[in-house]
Amino acid sequence: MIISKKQAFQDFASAKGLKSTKQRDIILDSFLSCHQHLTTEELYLKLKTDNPNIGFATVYRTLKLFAESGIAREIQFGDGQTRYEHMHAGEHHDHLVCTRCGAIVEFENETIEKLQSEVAAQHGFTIKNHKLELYGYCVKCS
Amino acid sequence: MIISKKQAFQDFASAKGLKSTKQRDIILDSFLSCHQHLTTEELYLKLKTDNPNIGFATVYRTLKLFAESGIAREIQFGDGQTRYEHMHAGEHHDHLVCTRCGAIVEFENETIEKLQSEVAAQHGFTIKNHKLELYGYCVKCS
DNA sequence: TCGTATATTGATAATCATTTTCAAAAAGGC
DNA sequence: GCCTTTTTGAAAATGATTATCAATATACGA
Repeated sequence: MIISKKQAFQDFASAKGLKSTKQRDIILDSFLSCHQHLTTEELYLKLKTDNPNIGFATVYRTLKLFAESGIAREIQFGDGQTRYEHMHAGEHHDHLVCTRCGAIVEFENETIEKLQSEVAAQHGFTIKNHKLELYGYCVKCS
Repeated sequence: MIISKKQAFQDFASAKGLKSTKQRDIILDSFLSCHQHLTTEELYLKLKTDNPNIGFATVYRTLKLFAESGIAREIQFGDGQTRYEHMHAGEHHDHLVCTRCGAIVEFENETIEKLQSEVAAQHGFTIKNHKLELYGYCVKCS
C-alpha cells in the first residue's frame, strides 16, 4: 500500500518534470507512516525532530504537491487549519468529528454516495468530489 | 419570515443581556435582505455604501452573534473565507458548489439525513449538525 | 431627566495559517 | 564537470480574522 503510494507520487513527479529531492522523500515517508488527518504544522514538528534542516515552507509546498498528485486530500474541519489525509484510490470516506475532544472517526456509506449522485444529476451537476462531515459528541463526551 | 428572524435575534439578545444598537439593526436588516452565502467582506462593502461609519470589526462581531443566536450559519467552501447563510429553523440544506464559476445550489434530501443519523448512531455519536458539500461543474460549466 | 455602570463601537494593532520572494544550493542532462 | 532549471530555507508578505482600548452609546435606577 505504502509502496504503491510512493510509486504513484513518483509517477506524478516525473510526469510533471519535478526533480527528486531528499526533502520530498523524507516528507513522503513521514506522511505515509503517519496517522490520518494531520496538520501541516503537526507533520513539520514531527519531521523537525529527526531533520531539523527542513523548513516549514517546504512542508507546506510538498503537502500541496501530494494533494495535487492524488495521494493525499486536503480536509478542513472548521478549526482554521488544513489537514491532509491519505487518499485511497477509488474509495471515499467521510467523517464524524467530536467537537469536544476532537476525535475523528471515518465511515463509508454507499447508499449516501448513491443519493448524492442522484441529487447532483437532478441539478445537472457533474460531481468531482464531495465532503460530508457530521459534528457532535462522541461516546465518551456525550 | 424576516420579521420572525428579527424577533428571534432580539430574543437572543435580550436573553444574553446585549444592548440594542443602531449598528446591529442595520447589519441585521442588511443581512436578512441579502442573498445567501455572503462573505463578511461582501456584507461590509455593501453596508459601507449607505453607512460609511460602520467598522468591519463590528460586522465580523455581529455576524458571529447571528451565528450564535441561530439565525445564521457559518459555512466554508474551502476558498479561505467564511460565509454566512440564513438559517431556517428546523430545516437543513446542503450545497452543490461549482468549482469553475462559483455557483452554489442548495438542496435537501431527507433520506440522506436519515442515513446520516443511522451512521452516527452506529458509532455512538450524538450529532449536533453536519455539512455536506458536492463539488463539481454546473450545467453551464461542464 | 440625570448619573452611572456596563456594553459597544471603530480604528488599529496583533495573530494565525499560509504563500511569496529570493539568493544559495542541489539535480539532471549533456 | 558545466550549465540550466528546480528546489530549498529563511524571512518577509499576505489575507482573513480577532484582540485591544479609548471614546461613545445604552439601559436603568434614583
